[in-house]
Amino acid sequence: MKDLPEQALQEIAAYFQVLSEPTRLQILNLLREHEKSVGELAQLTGFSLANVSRHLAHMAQHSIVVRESRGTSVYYRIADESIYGLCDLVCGSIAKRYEKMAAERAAFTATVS
Amino acid sequence: MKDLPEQALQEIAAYFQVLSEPTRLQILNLLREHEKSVGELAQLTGFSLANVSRHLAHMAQHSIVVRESRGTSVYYRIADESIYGLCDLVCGSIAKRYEKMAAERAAFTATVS
DNA sequence: GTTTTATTTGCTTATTTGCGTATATGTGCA
DNA sequence: TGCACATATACGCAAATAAGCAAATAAAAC
Repeated sequence: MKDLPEQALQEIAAYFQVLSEPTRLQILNLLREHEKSVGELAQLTGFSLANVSRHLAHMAQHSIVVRESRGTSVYYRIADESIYGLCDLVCGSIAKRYEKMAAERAAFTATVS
Repeated sequence: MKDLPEQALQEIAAYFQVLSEPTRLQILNLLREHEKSVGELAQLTGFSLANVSRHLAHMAQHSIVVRESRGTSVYYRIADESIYGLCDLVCGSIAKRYEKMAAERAAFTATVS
């Protein structure tokens, strides 16, 4: 884990890149409980079918979701629950940043008054 | 954590976006132990000064690194160690994917032979 | 087989992003 | 003040990316 080869860095970066889109995160969020079809997801998010389909394909390519064609529909589900752990960590970092900002502002207003 | 507002999704996505670049990941990796100056990082990575500076500024803006101007140099260090936890999680996911691929290939060759 | 429904893909456009180059800012020191 | 060194920023270009629209494919029902 110390001296990561170039290829490993690229893979990790690519993985993060998949998660760097609000649309995709929203889709992932909707997949927390059950699997859902492309159409359901499009309707729930308000995005176009084509758009949602592409995002799902993108995520499936990185094994973040799993595709299963069943009957006349295609259902996607989370491939690895640990994704939500990632998101939680990030949320924590962002929250920490906000706390720090709030504290600084409080210190500032205290100085001024 | 269920019904995330649009703005939260955008912030999380932006955070992941910062981590979605091999160059930035490499810089982060070099900051594991000590803080380092922009010049040191440029030399260690082989990237141009301007480039490294830009990436560091980008990461500082998201509180992933902390900037400290000291003397004639500027030193950057990790703001939050939990970043490496994120990377480890991603590495785990990627490793899992490889394992699965290897298993599938083994099953396939077994079927053929 | 044809029709219907669900999903995917090609093509185009607008936006974003990373990098190189050149220039600016800033800091310490003679 | 003026010089030298370390960083940061502005501008322009090329590549990547996301979304809209229309056409293509796949599968089930008739």
